[in-house]
Amino acid sequence: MKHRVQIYEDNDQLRESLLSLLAFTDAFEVTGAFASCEAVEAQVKEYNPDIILMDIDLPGVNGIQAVQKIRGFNAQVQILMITIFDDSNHVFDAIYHGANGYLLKKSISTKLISAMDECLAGGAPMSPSIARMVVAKLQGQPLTKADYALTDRETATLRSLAQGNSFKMISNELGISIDTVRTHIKRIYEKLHVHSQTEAVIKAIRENIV
Amino acid sequence: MKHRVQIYEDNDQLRESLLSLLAFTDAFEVTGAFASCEAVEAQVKEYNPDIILMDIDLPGVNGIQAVQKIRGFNAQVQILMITIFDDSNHVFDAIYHGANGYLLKKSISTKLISAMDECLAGGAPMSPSIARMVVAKLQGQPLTKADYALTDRETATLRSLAQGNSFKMISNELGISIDTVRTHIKRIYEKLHVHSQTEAVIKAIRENIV
DNA sequence: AAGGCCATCACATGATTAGGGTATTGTGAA
DNA sequence: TTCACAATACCCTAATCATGTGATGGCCTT
Repeated sequence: MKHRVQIYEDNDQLRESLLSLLAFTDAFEVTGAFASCEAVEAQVKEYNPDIILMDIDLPGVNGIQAVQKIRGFNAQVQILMITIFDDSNHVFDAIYHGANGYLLKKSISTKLISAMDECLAGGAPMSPSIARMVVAKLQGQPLTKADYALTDRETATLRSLAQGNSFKMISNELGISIDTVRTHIKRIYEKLHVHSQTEAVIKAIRENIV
Repeated sequence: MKHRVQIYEDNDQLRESLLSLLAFTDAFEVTGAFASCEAVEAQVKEYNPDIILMDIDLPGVNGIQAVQKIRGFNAQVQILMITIFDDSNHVFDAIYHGANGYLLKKSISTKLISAMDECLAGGAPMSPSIARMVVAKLQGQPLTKADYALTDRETATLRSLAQGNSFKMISNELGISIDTVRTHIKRIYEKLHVHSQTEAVIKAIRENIV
C-alpha cells in the first residue's frame, strides 16, 4: 500500500524535483502538487493524503497558516515542513501549529525520503541545528539569541553592516582601516556560516544579533 | 538665555560632530553628551535640559526605552530623535512614547539647528518621508506595508534576494538571465531609494515587503 | 495606431566584495 | 613565560555588484 503524498511548494523547479524524486520510489504516490495553499482545506479533505510536504514561505497564505488550518480538522495527517529558514521563530511557529517535521531545503536531495518515513513512523525528523533549538526550548532555556561567539568588534561591524553601510562606511564609523573591516567580516562569515553581506544581515536581523 | 541640550549618541564621531556643531551657535549650551542612556533618568533630573537629542539605536537601553523613561517623570523636555531608521515601526514607536521630532542622521548637518528650534517652539520637525507616514496614520490608513509599487517580477526578485541568493542564484530560481535580474534589481533600488543589496534586504525585511 | 509600462536581454566600466594569505601588537590564561 | 586570541593592517586574485545605455516584444489603454 503506497503512502499518499500531497505537495505545497511555490517554486516550480523544486516542486518538479520533488515529484521526480518521489516517482523513483515505490512507497509513495503523489495525490497533488500545488503552488499555493489557498485551497488547502478543500484539497486535503478531497485527497486525504497520509503526509503533506509544506513549504513555509508561500505567497498569500503561508505554510504555517496552512498547517493551522489543516490541524483544525485533521490531526492524523503528517506534515513535513520544507524550508530555507532555520531560525527559531519559524521553527517554533510551525511546531506549535502542528507540524511534525522540519526539513531544510538544502537537505532535500539526501534526506527527504528518510524524513518522510520517519514522519509516517511517528517520528519528528529535523536537522541537527533545529533539534538543538528544540532541546534547548524543552530545557527551559531562554534561547533569546543564538551564540555565535562574535567578538565586540565583530558585533559592531555586523551591526553597522546591518544598517546598510558599505565596508568604507563601516571603516569610517568604527575608525579602523577598510582592511580591518574586511578581516572582521571574514570572521563573521565564518562564524555565521554565510558567504555574503546579504546572508549575514538576514541572519543578524532575524536572530536579533544586532 | 541659552537653551540647554543633552545628547545621547553612541557613535563617537557623530557625538563629537554634534558637539562642535552646537559649539558654533550662541543659542545652545550642552549639558552633557553620553554614549549610552543607562543612567538617563538620573542625568536628565540632574541637568534638567530643555531639549534632548536621542539616538534610537543605542546599545543596552535603546533610545525609545529611554524616551519612555523620561516621559515617566518629565513631560516638558523636548526630545528629538536622531536616527538612521525611517521605517514606520521605529517612527511610531518613538512618537507614541513621547518623542517630539524625528531627524534622520543624513539630514543632521543641514537641519539640526532648525529642527531643534522647531522643537522648542512647540513644533514637530521630521523629514518629509516620515511626515507622510504620520499623515497616513492619522488618516486611518493601514500603512501596514509601504507601497513601493514593485511589479510582480521585482517583488519575486527582491524576495529571492532577501533569502540570501546571489544574482546568479536568482536568475536560476526565476528562470531568467542574470542581466534581467540586474535590471529588476536596479529598478528595485530606485523604487526603494537604496543603493545596495544589503539596504534593499534590510528594507524588505523590516517593512515586510517580502 | 500610438504611447506607456513591463519583462526581457545585452554590453560596458568601475567599484566593491569574497576568500586566501601573512604579520604585528596587546592582553589574559595556562 | 609561552600560548591563544582579539584587533589591527596589508597583499592578492577572482568574482560579484552598481549603474548607465540601448533594444526588443507583449500587453493595455487611449
